[in-house]
Amino acid sequence: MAKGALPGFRDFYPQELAERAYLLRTWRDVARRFAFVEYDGPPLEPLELYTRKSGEEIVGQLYNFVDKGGREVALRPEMTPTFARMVADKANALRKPVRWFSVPQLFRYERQQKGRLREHFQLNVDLVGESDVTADAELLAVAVEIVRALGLTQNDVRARVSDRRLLRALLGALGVPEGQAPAVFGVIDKIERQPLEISREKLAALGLGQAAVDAIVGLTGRVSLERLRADYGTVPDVAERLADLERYFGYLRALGVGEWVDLDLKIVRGLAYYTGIVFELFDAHGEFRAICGGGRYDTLLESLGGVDLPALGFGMGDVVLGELLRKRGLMHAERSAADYWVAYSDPAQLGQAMELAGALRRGGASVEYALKAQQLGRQLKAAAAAGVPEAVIVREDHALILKSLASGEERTVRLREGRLV
RNA sequence: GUGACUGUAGCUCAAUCGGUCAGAGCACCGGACUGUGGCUCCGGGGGUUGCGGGUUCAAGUCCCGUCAGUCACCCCA
Repeated sequence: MAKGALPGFRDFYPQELAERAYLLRTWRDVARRFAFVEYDGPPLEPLELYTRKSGEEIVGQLYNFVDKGGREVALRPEMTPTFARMVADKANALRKPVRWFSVPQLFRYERQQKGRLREHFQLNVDLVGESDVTADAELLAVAVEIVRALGLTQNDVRARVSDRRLLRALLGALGVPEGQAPAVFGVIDKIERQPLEISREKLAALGLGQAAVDAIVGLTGRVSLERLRADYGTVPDVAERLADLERYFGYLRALGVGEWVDLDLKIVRGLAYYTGIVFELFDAHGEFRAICGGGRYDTLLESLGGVDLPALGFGMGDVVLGELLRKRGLMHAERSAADYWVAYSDPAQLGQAMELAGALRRGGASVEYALKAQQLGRQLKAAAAAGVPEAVIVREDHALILKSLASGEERTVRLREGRLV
Protein backbone atom coordinates (compact mmCIF):
# COMPACT_ATOMS: atom_id res chain seq x y z
CA MET A 1 0.00 0.00 0.00
CA ALA A 2 1.11 3.47 -0.77
CA LYS A 3 1.24 4.97 2.66
CA GLY A 4 1.99 3.22 5.86
CA ALA A 5 4.77 2.46 8.25
CA LEU A 6 8.29 2.38 6.88
CA PRO A 7 9.38 -0.94 5.37
CA GLY A 8 10.02 -3.45 8.09
CA PHE A 9 8.25 -1.39 10.76
CA ARG A 10 4.90 -2.18 12.28
CA ASP A 11 1.84 -0.26 13.35
CA PHE A 12 0.46 -1.88 16.47
CA TYR A 13 -3.32 -1.50 16.49
CA PRO A 14 -4.96 -2.30 19.83
CA GLN A 15 -5.35 -5.97 18.94
CA GLU A 16 -1.71 -6.35 17.93
CA LEU A 17 -0.54 -4.36 20.90
CA ALA A 18 -2.56 -6.60 23.21
CA GLU A 19 -0.80 -9.62 21.71
CA ARG A 20 2.57 -7.97 22.06
CA ALA A 21 1.76 -7.11 25.66
CA TYR A 22 0.87 -10.73 26.32
CA LEU A 23 4.16 -11.90 24.90
CA LEU A 24 6.27 -9.36 26.74
CA ARG A 25 4.44 -9.94 29.99
CA THR A 26 5.18 -13.65 29.74
CA TRP A 27 8.84 -12.91 29.08
CA ARG A 28 9.03 -10.72 32.14
CA ASP A 29 7.07 -13.11 34.35
CA VAL A 30 9.31 -16.06 33.57
CA ALA A 31 12.56 -14.09 33.77
CA ARG A 32 11.52 -12.89 37.21
CA ARG A 33 10.69 -16.44 38.26
CA PHE A 34 14.34 -17.18 37.65
CA ALA A 35 15.29 -14.16 39.76
CA PHE A 36 16.52 -12.04 36.89
CA VAL A 37 15.97 -8.30 37.25
CA GLU A 38 15.14 -5.88 34.46
CA TYR A 39 17.38 -3.10 33.18
CA ASP A 40 17.42 -0.90 30.09
CA GLY A 41 19.77 1.37 28.21
CA PRO A 42 19.53 4.04 25.52
CA PRO A 43 17.96 3.15 22.16
CA LEU A 44 20.52 5.40 20.48
CA GLU A 45 24.20 4.64 20.96
CA PRO A 46 27.56 5.76 19.58
CA LEU A 47 28.21 3.97 16.30
CA GLU A 48 31.61 3.03 17.62
CA LEU A 49 30.02 0.80 20.25
CA TYR A 50 29.10 -1.60 17.46
CA THR A 51 31.97 -1.23 15.04
CA ARG A 52 34.44 -1.95 17.84
CA LYS A 53 32.85 -5.34 18.33
CA SER A 54 31.84 -6.29 14.82
CA GLY A 55 33.99 -4.23 12.46
CA GLU A 56 33.08 -1.59 9.92
CA GLU A 57 31.06 -3.97 7.79
CA ILE A 58 28.35 -3.93 10.43
CA VAL A 59 27.50 -0.35 9.48
CA GLY A 60 25.71 -1.50 6.35
CA GLN A 61 23.16 -3.21 8.58
CA LEU A 62 22.62 -0.39 11.02
CA TYR A 63 20.33 2.59 11.24
CA ASN A 64 23.13 5.08 11.68
CA PHE A 65 23.49 8.81 11.09
CA VAL A 66 25.33 11.89 12.25
CA ASP A 67 23.46 13.79 14.95
CA LYS A 68 23.30 17.57 15.23
CA GLY A 69 26.33 17.54 17.47
CA GLY A 70 28.37 15.83 14.79
CA ARG A 71 28.36 12.48 16.59
CA GLU A 72 28.23 9.20 14.67
CA VAL A 73 25.29 7.38 16.21
CA ALA A 74 23.17 4.29 15.56
CA LEU A 75 19.86 2.88 16.75
CA ARG A 76 20.78 -0.16 18.79
CA PRO A 77 20.84 -3.35 16.69
CA GLU A 78 21.51 -5.52 19.72
CA MET A 79 21.64 -5.17 23.46
CA THR A 80 24.86 -6.96 24.32
CA PRO A 81 27.30 -4.04 23.86
CA THR A 82 25.12 -1.79 26.00
CA PHE A 83 24.84 -4.53 28.58
CA ALA A 84 28.60 -5.11 28.54
CA ARG A 85 29.26 -1.42 29.08
CA MET A 86 26.79 -1.15 31.93
CA VAL A 87 28.18 -4.20 33.68
CA ALA A 88 31.79 -3.20 33.09
CA ASP A 89 31.28 0.31 34.47
CA LYS A 90 30.03 -1.02 37.78
CA ALA A 91 31.59 -4.46 37.71
CA ASN A 92 33.18 -4.18 41.13
CA ALA A 93 30.00 -2.99 42.79
CA LEU A 94 27.63 -5.58 41.33
CA ARG A 95 26.72 -8.64 43.31
CA LYS A 96 27.72 -11.74 41.40
CA PRO A 97 26.37 -13.52 39.65
CA VAL A 98 24.66 -10.69 37.79
CA ARG A 99 21.27 -11.89 36.57
CA TRP A 100 19.77 -9.22 34.35
CA PHE A 101 17.22 -9.15 31.59
CA SER A 102 15.91 -6.50 29.25
CA VAL A 103 13.23 -6.15 26.58
CA PRO A 104 14.67 -3.62 24.14
CA GLN A 105 13.28 -2.65 20.78
CA LEU A 106 16.12 -3.27 18.34
CA PHE A 107 16.71 -1.96 14.82
CA ARG A 108 18.64 -3.14 11.83
CA TYR A 109 18.74 -1.89 8.29
CA GLU A 110 18.13 -5.05 6.34
CA ARG A 111 15.72 -6.17 3.72
CA GLN A 112 12.80 -7.73 5.48
CA GLN A 113 11.46 -11.19 4.98
CA LYS A 114 9.58 -13.77 6.97
CA GLY A 115 10.52 -13.57 10.62
CA ARG A 116 12.82 -10.61 10.04
CA LEU A 117 11.78 -7.01 10.18
CA ARG A 118 13.78 -3.87 10.62
CA GLU A 119 12.53 -3.46 14.13
CA HIS A 120 11.63 -5.96 16.78
CA PHE A 121 11.39 -6.51 20.48
CA GLN A 122 13.88 -8.92 21.90
CA LEU A 123 14.14 -10.42 25.32
CA ASN A 124 17.77 -10.45 26.43
CA VAL A 125 18.70 -12.55 29.41
CA ASP A 126 22.29 -12.46 30.60
CA LEU A 127 24.19 -13.97 33.47
CA VAL A 128 27.64 -12.74 34.47
CA GLY A 129 30.18 -14.07 36.90
CA GLU A 130 29.79 -17.84 36.84
CA SER A 131 31.89 -20.02 34.57
CA ASP A 132 30.43 -23.38 35.51
CA VAL A 133 27.80 -25.16 33.42
CA THR A 134 25.31 -24.65 36.24
CA ALA A 135 24.87 -21.16 34.81
CA ASP A 136 24.50 -22.52 31.28
CA ALA A 137 21.75 -24.84 32.46
CA GLU A 138 19.99 -22.06 34.33
CA LEU A 139 20.04 -19.85 31.25
CA LEU A 140 18.64 -22.42 28.85
CA ALA A 141 15.97 -23.29 31.39
CA VAL A 142 14.70 -19.69 31.25
CA ALA A 143 14.26 -19.92 27.49
CA VAL A 144 12.51 -23.28 27.69
CA GLU A 145 10.20 -22.22 30.51
CA ILE A 146 9.14 -19.21 28.47
CA VAL A 147 7.98 -21.27 25.52
CA ARG A 148 6.35 -23.67 27.96
CA ALA A 149 4.52 -20.79 29.63
CA LEU A 150 3.27 -19.73 26.21
CA GLY A 151 1.56 -23.08 25.79
CA LEU A 152 4.12 -24.78 23.55
CA THR A 153 5.32 -28.29 24.29
CA GLN A 154 8.49 -30.26 23.72
CA ASN A 155 6.82 -31.57 20.59
CA ASP A 156 6.46 -28.02 19.27
CA VAL A 157 9.84 -26.62 20.21
CA ARG A 158 13.28 -28.18 20.48
CA ALA A 159 16.37 -26.73 22.06
CA ARG A 160 19.50 -27.68 20.15
CA VAL A 161 22.70 -27.45 22.09
CA SER A 162 26.34 -27.57 21.14
CA ASP A 163 29.65 -26.60 22.70
CA ARG A 164 32.25 -24.70 20.78
CA ARG A 165 35.02 -25.80 23.08
CA LEU A 166 34.02 -29.42 22.63
CA LEU A 167 33.89 -28.94 18.90
CA ARG A 168 37.28 -27.27 18.96
CA ALA A 169 38.71 -30.16 20.98
CA LEU A 170 37.20 -32.67 18.60
CA LEU A 171 38.67 -30.87 15.62
CA GLY A 172 42.01 -30.88 17.38
CA ALA A 173 41.71 -34.61 17.88
CA LEU A 174 41.03 -34.96 14.17
CA GLY A 175 44.20 -33.08 13.36
CA VAL A 176 42.56 -29.86 12.21
CA PRO A 177 45.02 -26.99 12.79
CA GLU A 178 43.89 -24.44 15.38
CA GLY A 179 43.86 -21.69 12.77
CA GLN A 180 41.46 -23.62 10.56
CA ALA A 181 38.84 -24.09 13.26
CA PRO A 182 36.87 -20.90 12.53
CA ALA A 183 36.64 -21.80 8.85
CA VAL A 184 35.43 -25.29 9.73
CA PHE A 185 32.87 -23.75 12.10
CA GLY A 186 31.66 -21.72 9.17
CA VAL A 187 31.10 -24.81 7.06
CA ILE A 188 29.37 -26.65 9.90
CA ASP A 189 27.11 -23.67 10.49
CA LYS A 190 25.85 -23.92 6.93
CA ILE A 191 25.90 -27.67 6.55
CA GLU A 192 22.14 -27.96 6.93
CA ARG A 193 21.42 -25.29 4.36
CA GLN A 194 23.48 -26.52 1.46
CA PRO A 195 24.11 -29.82 -0.32
CA LEU A 196 26.41 -32.12 1.60
CA GLU A 197 28.78 -32.37 -1.35
CA ILE A 198 29.37 -28.62 -1.28
CA SER A 199 30.22 -28.81 2.41
CA ARG A 200 32.60 -31.68 1.77
CA GLU A 201 34.32 -29.76 -0.99
CA LYS A 202 34.70 -26.71 1.24
CA LEU A 203 36.25 -28.83 3.99
CA ALA A 204 38.59 -30.48 1.52
CA ALA A 205 39.53 -27.05 0.21
CA LEU A 206 40.71 -26.22 3.72
CA GLY A 207 43.31 -28.89 3.34
CA LEU A 208 41.55 -31.58 5.34
CA GLY A 209 42.01 -35.19 4.39
CA GLN A 210 39.22 -37.56 3.42
CA ALA A 211 39.16 -39.21 6.84
CA ALA A 212 38.90 -35.88 8.67
CA VAL A 213 36.14 -34.69 6.35
CA ASP A 214 34.19 -37.91 6.95
CA ALA A 215 34.65 -37.56 10.69
CA ILE A 216 33.47 -33.95 10.73
CA VAL A 217 30.42 -34.78 8.66
CA GLY A 218 29.76 -37.61 11.09
CA LEU A 219 29.86 -35.22 14.01
CA THR A 220 27.16 -33.09 12.43
CA GLY A 221 24.82 -36.05 12.26
CA ARG A 222 23.06 -37.74 15.12
CA VAL A 223 25.43 -37.81 18.07
CA SER A 224 25.24 -38.61 21.76
CA LEU A 225 27.60 -38.00 24.63
CA GLU A 226 28.03 -41.76 24.99
CA ARG A 227 28.98 -42.12 21.38
CA LEU A 228 31.43 -39.24 21.55
CA ARG A 229 33.03 -40.67 24.65
CA ALA A 230 33.41 -44.03 22.96
CA ASP A 231 34.97 -42.50 19.85
CA TYR A 232 37.03 -39.68 21.32
CA GLY A 233 37.07 -40.23 25.08
CA THR A 234 40.76 -40.94 25.21
CA VAL A 235 41.57 -37.38 24.13
CA PRO A 236 42.02 -35.40 27.38
CA ASP A 237 40.54 -32.12 26.11
CA VAL A 238 37.50 -33.90 24.74
CA ALA A 239 37.01 -36.00 27.86
CA GLU A 240 37.04 -32.91 30.02
CA ARG A 241 34.38 -31.18 27.94
CA LEU A 242 32.25 -34.32 27.79
CA ALA A 243 32.31 -34.51 31.57
CA ASP A 244 31.09 -30.91 31.79
CA LEU A 245 28.36 -31.55 29.25
CA GLU A 246 27.19 -34.61 31.13
CA ARG A 247 26.81 -32.50 34.23
CA TYR A 248 25.08 -29.83 32.13
CA PHE A 249 22.48 -32.23 30.81
CA GLY A 250 22.02 -33.58 34.31
CA TYR A 251 21.26 -30.08 35.57
CA LEU A 252 18.82 -29.51 32.73
CA ARG A 253 16.95 -32.64 33.77
CA ALA A 254 16.98 -31.46 37.38
CA LEU A 255 15.48 -28.17 36.31
CA GLY A 256 12.74 -30.03 34.46
CA VAL A 257 13.66 -29.09 30.92
CA GLY A 258 15.78 -32.06 29.91
CA GLU A 259 13.08 -33.44 27.65
CA TRP A 260 13.25 -30.34 25.47
CA VAL A 261 16.96 -30.48 24.72
CA ASP A 262 18.97 -32.25 22.04
CA LEU A 263 22.72 -32.34 21.55
CA ASP A 264 23.38 -31.08 18.04
CA LEU A 265 26.90 -30.12 17.01
CA LYS A 266 25.60 -28.31 13.92
CA ILE A 267 24.65 -25.39 16.14
CA VAL A 268 27.55 -22.98 15.87
CA ARG A 269 25.87 -19.57 16.00
CA GLY A 270 27.26 -17.12 13.50
CA LEU A 271 28.70 -14.86 16.11
CA ALA A 272 32.40 -15.05 16.51
CA TYR A 273 32.33 -14.20 20.18
CA TYR A 274 30.75 -17.35 21.55
CA THR A 275 33.21 -19.43 23.51
CA GLY A 276 31.41 -22.39 25.07
CA ILE A 277 27.98 -23.94 25.14
CA VAL A 278 25.68 -22.44 22.53
CA PHE A 279 22.03 -23.16 21.86
CA GLU A 280 19.07 -22.29 19.70
CA LEU A 281 15.36 -22.95 20.03
CA PHE A 282 13.53 -24.07 16.93
CA ASP A 283 9.99 -25.07 16.16
CA ALA A 284 9.99 -28.83 15.79
CA HIS A 285 8.54 -28.66 12.28
CA GLY A 286 11.45 -26.62 11.00
CA GLU A 287 9.03 -24.12 9.49
CA PHE A 288 10.34 -20.97 11.10
CA ARG A 289 13.64 -19.35 11.82
CA ALA A 290 15.29 -19.84 15.17
CA ILE A 291 13.08 -18.63 18.01
CA CYS A 292 15.95 -17.89 20.27
CA GLY A 293 19.70 -18.17 20.34
CA GLY A 294 22.46 -17.69 22.82
CA GLY A 295 25.39 -19.12 24.65
CA ARG A 296 28.52 -18.43 26.57
CA TYR A 297 30.77 -15.52 25.68
CA ASP A 298 33.45 -15.52 28.34
CA THR A 299 35.83 -13.14 26.59
CA LEU A 300 33.39 -10.52 25.35
CA LEU A 301 33.23 -8.38 28.50
CA GLU A 302 37.02 -8.27 28.48
CA SER A 303 37.18 -7.09 24.88
CA LEU A 304 34.28 -4.66 25.11
CA GLY A 305 34.50 -3.38 28.65
CA GLY A 306 37.90 -4.36 29.92
CA VAL A 307 36.50 -6.52 32.69
CA ASP A 308 37.44 -10.16 32.77
CA LEU A 309 34.24 -11.89 33.80
CA PRO A 310 32.64 -15.04 32.43
CA ALA A 311 29.25 -14.37 30.89
CA LEU A 312 26.46 -15.93 28.91
CA GLY A 313 23.13 -14.88 27.55
CA PHE A 314 20.45 -15.30 24.94
CA GLY A 315 18.13 -13.23 22.81
CA MET A 316 14.53 -14.10 21.93
CA GLY A 317 12.65 -11.96 19.43
CA ASP A 318 8.93 -11.28 19.25
CA VAL A 319 8.56 -11.79 15.50
CA VAL A 320 9.30 -15.47 14.95
CA LEU A 321 7.78 -16.40 18.30
CA GLY A 322 4.62 -14.50 17.39
CA GLU A 323 4.39 -16.23 14.02
CA LEU A 324 4.73 -19.62 15.67
CA LEU A 325 2.12 -18.89 18.33
CA ARG A 326 -0.37 -17.65 15.75
CA LYS A 327 0.23 -20.71 13.62
CA ARG A 328 -0.44 -22.99 16.59
CA GLY A 329 -3.48 -20.99 17.68
CA LEU A 330 -1.74 -20.10 20.92
CA MET A 331 -1.52 -16.35 20.52
CA HIS A 332 -3.45 -14.72 23.32
CA ALA A 333 -3.99 -11.07 24.00
CA GLU A 334 -4.16 -9.00 27.11
CA ARG A 335 -7.80 -8.06 27.66
CA SER A 336 -8.40 -4.54 26.47
CA ALA A 337 -12.15 -4.14 27.03
CA ALA A 338 -13.47 -2.18 29.97
CA ASP A 339 -14.69 -3.89 33.12
CA TYR A 340 -18.15 -2.30 33.09
CA TRP A 341 -20.48 -0.54 30.72
CA VAL A 342 -22.84 1.84 32.46
CA ALA A 343 -26.20 2.04 30.70
CA TYR A 344 -29.33 3.93 31.60
CA SER A 345 -33.02 3.53 30.86
CA ASP A 346 -33.91 7.15 30.51
CA PRO A 347 -31.78 9.51 28.41
CA ALA A 348 -32.24 12.06 31.16
CA GLN A 349 -30.15 9.83 33.41
CA LEU A 350 -26.90 10.43 31.53
CA GLY A 351 -25.67 12.60 34.36
CA GLN A 352 -26.40 9.93 36.93
CA ALA A 353 -24.61 7.37 34.76
CA MET A 354 -21.57 9.61 34.62
CA GLU A 355 -21.56 9.94 38.38
CA LEU A 356 -21.65 6.15 38.71
CA ALA A 357 -18.89 5.74 36.13
CA GLY A 358 -16.78 8.27 37.97
CA ALA A 359 -17.20 6.50 41.29
CA LEU A 360 -16.36 3.10 39.81
CA ARG A 361 -13.32 4.51 38.04
CA ARG A 362 -12.00 6.00 41.24
CA GLY A 363 -12.59 2.58 42.77
CA GLY A 364 -10.19 1.11 40.23
CA ALA A 365 -12.48 -0.29 37.55
CA SER A 366 -12.39 0.67 33.88
CA VAL A 367 -15.76 1.93 32.73
CA GLU A 368 -17.30 2.99 29.43
CA TYR A 369 -20.74 4.36 28.65
CA ALA A 370 -22.57 5.83 25.65
CA LEU A 371 -21.37 9.38 25.13
CA LYS A 372 -24.60 10.34 23.47
CA ALA A 373 -27.92 9.51 25.02
CA GLN A 374 -29.57 6.62 23.23
CA GLN A 375 -32.03 3.83 23.78
CA LEU A 376 -31.14 1.17 26.29
CA GLY A 377 -31.14 -1.52 23.63
CA ARG A 378 -28.58 0.35 21.63
CA GLN A 379 -26.41 0.88 24.66
CA LEU A 380 -26.32 -2.82 25.44
CA LYS A 381 -25.57 -3.56 21.82
CA ALA A 382 -22.61 -1.23 21.97
CA ALA A 383 -21.48 -2.80 25.26
CA ALA A 384 -21.56 -6.27 23.77
CA ALA A 385 -19.72 -5.09 20.66
CA ALA A 386 -17.05 -3.54 22.85
CA GLY A 387 -16.47 -6.86 24.54
CA VAL A 388 -17.32 -5.57 27.99
CA PRO A 389 -18.24 -8.48 30.28
CA GLU A 390 -20.80 -6.70 32.46
CA ALA A 391 -23.23 -3.84 32.12
CA VAL A 392 -24.56 -1.78 34.97
CA ILE A 393 -28.03 -0.51 34.17
CA VAL A 394 -29.33 2.57 35.92
CA ARG A 395 -33.07 2.13 36.02
CA GLU A 396 -35.56 4.95 36.09
CA ASP A 397 -36.20 4.23 39.77
CA HIS A 398 -32.43 4.65 40.31
CA ALA A 399 -31.91 0.97 41.13
CA LEU A 400 -28.69 -0.51 39.75
CA ILE A 401 -28.84 -3.78 37.82
CA LEU A 402 -25.61 -5.68 37.14
CA LYS A 403 -26.09 -7.69 33.98
CA SER A 404 -23.70 -10.28 32.60
CA LEU A 405 -23.52 -9.78 28.86
CA ALA A 406 -22.42 -13.36 28.38
CA SER A 407 -25.14 -15.17 30.31
CA GLY A 408 -27.77 -12.46 30.55
CA GLU A 409 -27.98 -12.97 34.30
CA GLU A 410 -29.01 -9.94 36.29
CA ARG A 411 -28.89 -9.01 39.93
CA THR A 412 -29.53 -5.84 41.88
CA VAL A 413 -26.42 -4.18 43.24
CA ARG A 414 -25.45 -1.09 45.19
CA LEU A 415 -22.47 1.18 45.03
CA ARG A 416 -20.29 1.13 48.11
CA GLU A 417 -16.89 2.80 48.28
CA GLY A 418 -16.37 2.72 44.54
CA ARG A 419 -17.38 -0.91 44.18
CA LEU A 420 -20.55 -2.73 43.26
CA VAL A 421 -21.84 -4.99 45.99
C1' G B 1 22.97 -5.49 -1.84
C1' U B 2 21.32 -9.80 -5.82
C1' G B 3 17.30 -12.71 -7.95
C1' A B 4 12.15 -14.63 -8.52
C1' C B 5 7.00 -13.88 -7.82
C1' U B 6 2.96 -10.62 -6.38
C1' G B 7 0.10 -5.63 -5.78
C1' U B 8 -8.42 -4.39 -6.94
C1' A B 9 -12.49 -0.98 -0.77
C1' G B 10 -10.03 -1.72 6.53
C1' C B 11 -10.12 -7.57 5.62
C1' U B 12 -11.04 -11.96 2.10
C1' C B 13 -11.85 -11.97 -2.88
C1' A B 14 -14.74 -11.21 -8.07
C1' A B 15 -14.56 -8.77 -12.91
C1' U B 16 -15.22 -13.88 -20.12
C1' C B 17 -10.29 -13.24 -25.66
C1' G B 18 -7.93 -5.86 -23.22
C1' G B 19 -14.45 -3.15 -24.41
C1' U B 20 -20.26 0.22 -18.84
C1' C B 21 -16.69 -4.54 -14.38
C1' A B 22 -15.23 -1.20 -10.55
C1' G B 23 -18.56 -5.55 -7.60
C1' A B 24 -19.69 -9.19 -3.34
C1' G B 25 -19.16 -10.91 1.64
C1' C B 26 -17.20 -9.43 6.34
C1' A B 27 -16.21 -5.02 9.16
C1' C B 28 -17.84 0.06 10.14
C1' C B 29 -21.98 3.92 10.49
C1' G B 30 -27.33 4.78 10.45
C1' G B 31 -32.58 3.14 10.41
C1' A B 32 -36.71 -0.60 11.47
C1' C B 33 -37.86 -4.19 15.20
C1' U B 34 -40.56 1.88 20.21
C1' G B 35 -37.29 1.95 25.51
C1' U B 36 -32.28 -4.98 28.11
C1' G B 37 -28.03 -6.57 23.70
C1' G B 38 -25.57 -10.41 20.40
C1' C B 39 -30.86 -12.71 15.25
C1' U B 40 -33.39 -10.57 10.99
C1' C B 41 -34.53 -6.71 7.45
C1' C B 42 -33.41 -1.87 5.04
C1' G B 43 -29.99 1.95 3.92
C1' G B 44 -25.10 4.53 3.95
C1' G B 45 -19.93 5.98 3.79
C1' G B 46 -15.49 3.89 1.71
C1' G B 47 -11.44 2.24 -4.06
C1' U B 48 -8.90 7.82 -9.64
C1' U B 49 -7.82 -0.95 -9.42
C1' G B 50 0.07 0.95 -5.18
C1' C B 51 2.24 5.11 -8.08
C1' G B 52 4.18 7.12 -12.91
C1' G B 53 4.67 6.50 -18.01
C1' G B 54 3.73 3.77 -22.63
C1' U B 55 0.89 0.66 -26.43
C1' U B 56 -4.41 0.89 -28.09
C1' C B 57 -10.35 3.56 -30.61
C1' A B 58 -10.48 1.32 -25.52
C1' A B 59 -6.36 -1.25 -19.81
C1' G B 60 -7.73 -3.36 -13.36
C1' U B 61 -6.69 -6.70 -17.58
C1' C B 62 -0.55 -5.83 -22.27
C1' C B 63 4.72 -3.31 -21.86
C1' C B 64 8.47 -0.31 -19.03
C1' G B 65 9.86 2.15 -14.61
C1' U B 66 9.15 2.97 -9.52
C1' C B 67 7.38 1.91 -4.66
C1' A B 68 5.61 -1.90 -1.53
C1' G B 69 4.87 -7.06 -0.15
C1' U B 70 6.32 -12.35 -0.25
C1' C B 71 10.23 -15.94 -0.88
C1' A B 72 15.41 -17.35 -1.64
C1' C B 73 20.61 -15.69 -1.42
C1' C B 74 23.75 -12.42 1.67
C1' C B 75 23.64 -11.51 6.74
C1' C B 76 21.80 -12.81 11.16
C1' A B 77 24.60 -8.56 16.21
